[in-house]
Amino acid sequence: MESGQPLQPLPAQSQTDKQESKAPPPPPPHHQQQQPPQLLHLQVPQHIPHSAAATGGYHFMYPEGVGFPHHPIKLEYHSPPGAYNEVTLSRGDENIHPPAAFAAAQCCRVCGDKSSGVHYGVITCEGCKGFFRRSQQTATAFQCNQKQECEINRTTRNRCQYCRLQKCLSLGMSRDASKGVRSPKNGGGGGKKNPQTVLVPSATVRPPPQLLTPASSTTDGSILVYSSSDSERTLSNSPDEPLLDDDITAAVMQGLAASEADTSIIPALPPGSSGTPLKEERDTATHATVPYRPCGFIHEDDEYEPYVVEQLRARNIKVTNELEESWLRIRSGMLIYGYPFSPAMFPTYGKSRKAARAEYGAGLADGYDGLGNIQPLPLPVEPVDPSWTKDDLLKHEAINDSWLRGTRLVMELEKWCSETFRHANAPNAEKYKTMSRLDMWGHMTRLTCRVFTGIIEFCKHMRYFQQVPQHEQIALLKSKLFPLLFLLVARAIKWEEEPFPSLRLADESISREMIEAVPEEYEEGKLLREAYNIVLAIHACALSHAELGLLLGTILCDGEPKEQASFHHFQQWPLKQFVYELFWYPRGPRRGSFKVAEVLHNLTAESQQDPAISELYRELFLMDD
DNA sequence: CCTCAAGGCCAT
DNA sequence: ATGGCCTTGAGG
Ligand SMILES: [Zn+2]
Ligand SMILES: [Zn+2]
Repeated sequence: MESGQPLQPLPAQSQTDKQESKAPPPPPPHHQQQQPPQLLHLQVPQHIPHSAAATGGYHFMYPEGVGFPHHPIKLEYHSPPGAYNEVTLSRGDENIHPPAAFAAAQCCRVCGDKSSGVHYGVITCEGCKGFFRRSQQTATAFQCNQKQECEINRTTRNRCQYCRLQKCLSLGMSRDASKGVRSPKNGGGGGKKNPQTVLVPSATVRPPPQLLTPASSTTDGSILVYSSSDSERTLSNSPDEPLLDDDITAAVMQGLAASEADTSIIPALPPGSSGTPLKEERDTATHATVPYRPCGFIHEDDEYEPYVVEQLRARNIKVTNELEESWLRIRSGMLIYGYPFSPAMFPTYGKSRKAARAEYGAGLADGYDGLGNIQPLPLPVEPVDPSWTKDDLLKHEAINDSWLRGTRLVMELEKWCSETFRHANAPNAEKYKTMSRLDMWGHMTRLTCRVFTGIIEFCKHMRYFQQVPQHEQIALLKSKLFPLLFLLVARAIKWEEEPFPSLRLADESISREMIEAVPEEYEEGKLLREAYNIVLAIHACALSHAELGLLLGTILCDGEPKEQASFHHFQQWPLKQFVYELFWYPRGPRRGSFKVAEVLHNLTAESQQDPAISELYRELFLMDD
């Protein structure tokens, strides 16, 4: 299979970006914020200052002893080697709220009412939960007076029982969903499948999964409306396609196309206006509805990926192992990135979760997408394919390694976000509007530095990274930090919270108000808008944890493409090419010659003398080799 | 202990 | 019949 056609040059979509946080009030004025006091030079902080934790800050650290082995850290800038061996996962010190809490905050998939959690396998409200339970308890045959396509929403849900139940079923509600998904009781016997028994005759066909499809700015208001139109997604149902590679690739390509199509995510500020033009529309705008949240907010442990489940069912592929779906997706993801899949890479491949846990422990076996089962391979890696070069092997190992770590990093970010959301207040638009340009920029740098610290730590623990000469390490970091940042931040979008996507970083969220408060004429204004587009585009790719972790690794491990030739070499890797294009080969009408790295350099240079600007920024974007 | 979902209860 | 709220029990 080909991994998709070459991407079209991204149309420039400049829009807004946002970034900022909002929750807890800005850190006390004590000092200026002790963000990462250390730099690359000084190396990443060996331990996070407690004061930071006290302010609610969350720091990315690696779980202690869980999961992955700690390699001896060879990377050291100015400090003792063993310094990072003892990193432990500071669980926010107080409360880490499980991602499961997300489900309760979402809307009922059936009627859109406020949900109270997952019921019968689907996020539903109390009403729909009870309705479905009753329907299963008493086998009553409903019937529809209309065309069997009644709309089901909060107010109409009681107008037609038939259609309501139909919708429940089509969304996958089943009586023993929780048991079926979790533990395959089929201990010894044959491939007993937990029959997802449903007490209803008519077979129901599940609708195809839907990708985020920005309803491009339309006449009405050009608001960001993510509609889910079935027609967007076409799936070939050829029976002889056990793998999902083509579908996933197609999904990715579609996500990219969707992001391209959207050329005016946020309207420009009216001349002379300092307000938020969308303020009014926000109240009336249609809330984004994302049937399938690929970014993992509703995933937990080895829960099936909804998308994969759909694909499998569409093909009548039976899954006998609860982990099988995860593997299929991982396998597909690898193909997308151009790396062959080898079961040898994953010691727990094909094993049940229970067996995996028995063998490797809960810490390793648990995890999203089954990624907890991945173990880095020792070097040298045996070639999976005879044609592999040594470089292939090294990168293969590196990516495998980063996959695990990258996934953890993403998970950390999401946990951190979930914690942040709890205390989130409304964006303080007024504050942003009155901030000086320098204050605003300083604020933004401090926020991003939080994540940078986590990324740097992540990189330093990668074996591949450790094997690169020090000066190259710094160069790698300098060129990859922002791409990695955006990849991570793309996961932090809360689509359903507001009519408009909003990023959450650090203690606050990056609100549209803030972005809009920064004039586009400023370089940072352009940067913010650009970043916002990039993040949305990446988000539209619908990456799973596995895919994102893999992408993190490939981005980090690849040198910056300097020549067009190498650029073309990546054409069969749609996502990678996509990222490269965003950062290094900006093309398209609006994008022009905009380059993230250049802007950062200029901005940092301009504000060099100001103490409010993080040292890390100076370190990263000012020093030239 | 904790979380979470299933199912019961009962005023509407 | 509905759905908000509670208890129950499994799992951790
Ligand atoms: Zn509902
Ligand atoms: Zn009907």
